[in-house]
Amino acid sequence: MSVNETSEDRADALFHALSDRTRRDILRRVLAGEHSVTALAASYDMSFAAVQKHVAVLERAGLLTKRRNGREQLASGDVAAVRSVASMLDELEDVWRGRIDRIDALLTEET
Amino acid sequence: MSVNETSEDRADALFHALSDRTRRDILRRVLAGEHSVTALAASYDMSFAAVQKHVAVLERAGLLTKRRNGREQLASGDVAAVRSVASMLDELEDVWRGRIDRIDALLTEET
DNA sequence: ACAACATACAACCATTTGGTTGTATGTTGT
DNA sequence: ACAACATACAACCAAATGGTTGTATGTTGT
Repeated sequence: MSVNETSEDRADALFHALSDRTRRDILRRVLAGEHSVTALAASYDMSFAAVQKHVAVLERAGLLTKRRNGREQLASGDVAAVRSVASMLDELEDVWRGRIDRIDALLTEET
Repeated sequence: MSVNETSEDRADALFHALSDRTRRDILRRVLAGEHSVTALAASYDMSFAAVQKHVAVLERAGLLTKRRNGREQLASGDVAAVRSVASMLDELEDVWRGRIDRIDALLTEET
């Protein structure tokens, strides 16, 4: 092994969640303020269920959280998760700069 | 429309390229220094063709470039592309801060 | 109580993805 | 010249993705 396994799982989930433009758009909305799933769904030309699944993907990745308010689920974006993605990119930039002490710790050593 | 269409295509490609751990690992290697496709392939427990496809995905996303050297293709990571992803995340953080002037310009106005 | 609303989730489908093997093409060193 | 090497790419396959419709469950206001 090398690169902490669960952290790679997190990275997979985060980048995958961000790889869809509808999900990025939803994320922008919920970072700007709370929105119910229904309110979000109203913004897109697709079924409620499709939007709800996108919200679920973002939630599983930790990019948004939901809280119940009566019969609504209010979703808010988690800026800390966004920052954690940014720091993964910073790490990549550090690799480029040659600034990583133990670069082999970041690279998969198959053998 | 809203959010520049081609820039969304770029974002799709970049985040998708980053959403696979093998590709992130390849990107780390080529950010640290040039590597031939064969050298990269030697590091993973999968076929040469599989690794070559991962390299192609990274290349299409603009995260790496190749230059020919004799019979080898040497791949190097493009740190500017990594930074462009970082700035997309910064923009998300700006949305969260409420710092975006015309927030509606960033959000899809379907109607 | 109950109709309308908000959400969740299952089942299904077409397309994409990540892998495979096989084949073709270009480059090099002897 | 030619064998070995480096790469590219097509064809194929199973699994995952992004969408659909339909159904079930909880919540609210009258």
